[in-house]
Amino acid sequence: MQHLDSILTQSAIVACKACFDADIQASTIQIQQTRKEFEGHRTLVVFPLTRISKNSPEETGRLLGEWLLAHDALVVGFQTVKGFLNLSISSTYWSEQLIAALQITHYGIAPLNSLPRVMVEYSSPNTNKPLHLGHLRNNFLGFSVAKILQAAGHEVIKVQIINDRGIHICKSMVAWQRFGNGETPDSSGMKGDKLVGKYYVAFDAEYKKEMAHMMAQGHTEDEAKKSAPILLAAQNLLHQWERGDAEVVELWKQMNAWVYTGFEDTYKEMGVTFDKLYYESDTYLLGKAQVEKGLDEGVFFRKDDGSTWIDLTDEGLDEKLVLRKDGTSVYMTQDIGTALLRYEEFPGLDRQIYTVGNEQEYHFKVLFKILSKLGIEGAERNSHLSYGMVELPEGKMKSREGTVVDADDLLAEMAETSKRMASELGKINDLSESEKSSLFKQVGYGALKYFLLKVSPQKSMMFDPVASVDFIGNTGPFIQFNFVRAKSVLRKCLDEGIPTTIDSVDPNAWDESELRIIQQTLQWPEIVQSAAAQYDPSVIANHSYELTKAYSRWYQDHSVLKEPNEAKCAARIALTHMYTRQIETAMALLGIEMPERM
RNA sequence: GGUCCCGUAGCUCAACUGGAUAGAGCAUCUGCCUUCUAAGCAGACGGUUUUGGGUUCGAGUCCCAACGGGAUCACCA
Repeated sequence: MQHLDSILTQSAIVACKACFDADIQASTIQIQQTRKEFEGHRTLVVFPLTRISKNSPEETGRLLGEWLLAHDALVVGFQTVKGFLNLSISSTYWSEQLIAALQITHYGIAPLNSLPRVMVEYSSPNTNKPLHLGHLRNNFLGFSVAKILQAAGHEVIKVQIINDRGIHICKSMVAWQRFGNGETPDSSGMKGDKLVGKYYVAFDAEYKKEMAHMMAQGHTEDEAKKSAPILLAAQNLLHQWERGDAEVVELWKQMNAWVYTGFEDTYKEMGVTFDKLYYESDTYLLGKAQVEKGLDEGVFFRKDDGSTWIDLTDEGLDEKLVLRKDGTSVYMTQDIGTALLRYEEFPGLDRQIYTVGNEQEYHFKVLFKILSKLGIEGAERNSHLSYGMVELPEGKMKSREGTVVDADDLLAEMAETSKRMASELGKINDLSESEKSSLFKQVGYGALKYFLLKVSPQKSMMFDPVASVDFIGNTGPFIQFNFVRAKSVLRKCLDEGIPTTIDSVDPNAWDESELRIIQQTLQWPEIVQSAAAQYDPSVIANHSYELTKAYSRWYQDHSVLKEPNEAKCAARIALTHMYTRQIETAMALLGIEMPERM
């Protein structure tokens, strides 16, 4: 479409010279898609040209339209409505463009690694409890953005940093020591992350009990909060861990290992992957050295109490702590260390994209500033892919109140719903059990992924577990369903010996609705670029839905197999082919698999 | 209180980055399966784009103010 619009723009410039004897900039020519209620394909907005034409918008449009019709072979008709010049483009052009696009194996996908290397971080869970709905949005978003950037031509490295150390895991450890009786995933048959999460909950219950007990004995709430015995025990474990106490480290390793096994299962179900894993326990000390170095260079300063800070008041931010007075590192210190390590390990890294909830916006603003001050070239190009919270009808998810939607449970429910709907429809009874099971996941997970990705990231979104995720309307399964129908048409063509590879189409074989669909599919390369530039999978989702809706409407009254006119039949096959290929590519960028039947 | 994000149909979301009569889905109602998969299609209903100013040929979109919701401003992560 850029190609077409730049040709039209050049023509319009010449037309302005011819009609109004005026030299104009290309930027004053605005071309957009013609709205569907009007005749035509591309629309030239003539309002900005009325100064030059010294004429009414309608008359200006009419004059330009006449000229273009006479001098530009692409333009086969025009209509002016108010200040809009609607141009009809020749069906020969659309036809040729479609065939050309079909001949490119990966239409709209840039050559692999033709753009700079970027890193996308997502997931990055704590290891004390299982993944939940919020992680699903995070993972689907990060994974999809990574795919999209790759499609746009970037070399992409997918990473996460696993928060494997700290007080949270020590809480699970201390509870397991006290109440666990040596329970393991094997002995209990419980998924590893769920088991560790169970002890995190057990810790909290005991903690509350002890607090209540202390308060009953006359301590203030604050005292109880800070000095409940089980909390002190957890803190003690953390100190022992930091000193490298063999027994504690051993338990820590074991419980984390359980969690990782559990997480791996969940990631596998989600269909997300990583190129490299970072562990906080490996990187949390790295930042300290950098801070010391930066202290010498005057980037940081030390307060009288021994704590280390950075002053960002000139940047409109605050002072920010980077080392505690006891010299231990904080979250920021770790992120500085991890970031610098990544730049070192991946030379030429253009930027990092951190998929993290919007509650950490300030943190990343500060982090990027610090990295810049530490002399990282291009640190400002780093980006916080910030997304809104997933809220439940009753408000935010609270682990303490048990309102957390567990990732494994939700995935299982989605597959179950998909199964129930499929069996009601009864269209796939001849599939084998394993084919069915993978189909239910494709559709169920597809519904969930689409549901979470069709909303632009920055918006917080509502998730109602009862109403749950739809399978009809603007949904993943709707798109899958139309894909399946289209594939079925192509299969039947082959069955009847009709070739589905189309090398040329008679331009007269198209009707107007088909030209519109072709036009839609030709926007694809720009859709990919736009989604990549904005880090926004919803751009892909919306295009996929719009295209599918148009296809579905068209499918209703355009038969392929029963079309007697050979040229029309071939044209429809070409269109169907284009649709299936593009939609499969698009859904893959969202991490959604497409079934052959459903 | 400072900073940032959000506010569009009863509900969930769009709107090509300043363009035409603001569009979809869900819900409700009405039609369409001896026709390539009805998880579909067509139609009806539904709006002062939170409010008030401003910028200009033109504002849901940009600017200012107010109101409402969320986040953040930790020696937590």
